[in-house]
Amino acid sequence: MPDSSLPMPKSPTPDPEKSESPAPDSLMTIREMVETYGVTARTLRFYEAKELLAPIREGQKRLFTRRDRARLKLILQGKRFGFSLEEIRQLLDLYDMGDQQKTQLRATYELGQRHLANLKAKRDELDAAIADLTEQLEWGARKLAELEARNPAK
Amino acid sequence: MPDSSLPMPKSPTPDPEKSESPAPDSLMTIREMVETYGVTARTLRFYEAKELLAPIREGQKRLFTRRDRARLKLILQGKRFGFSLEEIRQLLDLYDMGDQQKTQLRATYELGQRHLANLKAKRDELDAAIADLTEQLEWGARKLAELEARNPAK
DNA sequence: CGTTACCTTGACGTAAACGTAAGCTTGTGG
DNA sequence: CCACAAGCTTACGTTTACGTCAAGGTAACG
Repeated sequence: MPDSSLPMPKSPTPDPEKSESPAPDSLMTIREMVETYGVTARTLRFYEAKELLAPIREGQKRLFTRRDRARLKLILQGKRFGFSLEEIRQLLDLYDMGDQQKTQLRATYELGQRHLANLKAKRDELDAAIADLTEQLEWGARKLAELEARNPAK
Repeated sequence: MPDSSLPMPKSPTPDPEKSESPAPDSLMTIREMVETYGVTARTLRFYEAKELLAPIREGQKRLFTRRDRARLKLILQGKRFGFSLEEIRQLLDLYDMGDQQKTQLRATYELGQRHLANLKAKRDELDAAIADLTEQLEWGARKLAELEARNPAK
């Protein structure tokens, strides 16, 4: 599978080997990942098995690249919005492609459009829910004040 | 594009008045619920078992009240945002209380506040995600145009 | 050289959220 | 009266997303 770098205009120069001082943190061990992102090692291995992440191997150990980290962030974000890992995988493929064929690109583009519409619909719903809850809480506040007046708190 | 207009009761009892039923369609059978909300009967029974719904019983059968329907809508909405049924149950309790004791009210009020903050945070995140994806898609559009210009295929 | 500390790959366990199949009740119509 | 549709309960199956051992590799430390 031909790798494709992210289209992001990355500024920092990738500093490969650098003795063994404080890592240029371009590569992270599983433990560092765990601590940085608050997930378990099991989770990271699971995501790799599901092909959501693709850490490189140094011998037997995994080393997570900056690309893995970007993807992990998107995964965690997606999960907070109720997307399944499978759905997230689709999204990742979108964020990812840098040099696909036109047809592929167009297909992915349209997938992205649908996802965007999805997200916007979700936001509208969320706005409505926020409005509802706010109203509900205002009602609660009034009721509280009422009770407070009628029966002065201890 | 779910939902259509009010589905006609296909049962052969279009009797406008029947005995002592002063309710219009304030009560719905499980089948009507299924058709109205696009959930399965199993799901409705499951939600009842989990105490998210509390349909009344006519003999053995369930009859869902307008309260049940309001709650179901909130449940489905909550699910779309990745809340667990248990979390949703908490939320329902909030939307629900009409005459609790002061202490209870205050506690619930604060729970509501936290949920509201939660929702707002979620919205911010969602806004950011939308911005990202939009940008990504714009990049895709440019890339498409580029390919189109360079190789004006079919 | 042994111990410790991580890391690895299975493999099985689990909680959530239903699906599905079996078998019992009930009302309604031909 | 009997069949049949609709509901009901009970209970086991399924999928998703990991948790939790078990058994073993490897590198560094003392």
